[in-house]
Amino acid sequence: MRDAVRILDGLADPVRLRLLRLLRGGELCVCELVDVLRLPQYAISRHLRCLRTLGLVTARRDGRWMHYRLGPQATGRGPWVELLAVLCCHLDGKPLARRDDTSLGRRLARGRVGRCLTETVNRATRQ
Amino acid sequence: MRDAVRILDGLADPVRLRLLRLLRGGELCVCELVDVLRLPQYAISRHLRCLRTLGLVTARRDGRWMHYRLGPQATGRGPWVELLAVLCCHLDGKPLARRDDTSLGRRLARGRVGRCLTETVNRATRQ
DNA sequence: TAAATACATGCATATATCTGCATGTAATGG
DNA sequence: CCATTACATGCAGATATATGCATGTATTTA
Repeated sequence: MRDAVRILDGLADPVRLRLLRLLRGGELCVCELVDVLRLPQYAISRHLRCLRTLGLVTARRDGRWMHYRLGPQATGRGPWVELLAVLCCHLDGKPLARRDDTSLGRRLARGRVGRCLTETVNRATRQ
Repeated sequence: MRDAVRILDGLADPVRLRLLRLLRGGELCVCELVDVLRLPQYAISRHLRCLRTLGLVTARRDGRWMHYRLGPQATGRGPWVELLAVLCCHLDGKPLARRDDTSLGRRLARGRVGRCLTETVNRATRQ
């Protein structure tokens, strides 16, 4: 019961939903997610931490990059996998989701693990 | 997106999950739910209100009783129906859910729409 | 019509969560 | 080394949500 509530509460956030949806396409690093969601880096980091404590994502360090991917609770056969499938199936049609997808496509086309310039984005979002 | 977040946030509460699970068995009035969950009447009322604004339950007045049942968002074919199915399938095995079920069974066996004595329960939960 | 029952809600307080800022750490590169 | 890049987090203020108490309304019953 508590676990269900914790998972649901973790999913009850637009940023975290968008993050999970993007990660369904495969591993991504924080700066890529910052670029796609156009939110301050610290916000992304925090939401990822939230998802990580729930086991919905896991992180892998690679030099100065942290690559996030779907975690044990979001892969395989558990109830939260099904739940996420239903959710994403519902979200895939929404405008924001589509924008995220194309935005990610552009970002990945610009080269994987290129210059992220997180600070620039941070400054940009401040205005 | 917003709608998904609102639904998820509405579901992210143990009391509301228990309420929805119980209502899957059919229409119930507030005093029955109070008896089963053993929580103050005002708490049940408030949680039901929350679920009602989300369309997850609807209410029907019958004399001084309010009968609640699953609402449009929780019946038929929408994504939240599937979501709820996954959730309840996960919860059905849990001890608390089982206790709720047997507790409801006893309550219904004691006669439908009998004396509810909500105030007595209220006073009891205060101590 | 007065009491009792079923249910809802206003209000104040407590508690949690978000948000932004700054700064911290760690790794890389000049 | 020193600067830069990538990422994480402590802190404070704002915002939202829960909780408990009291009381409100509506309906029925004595």
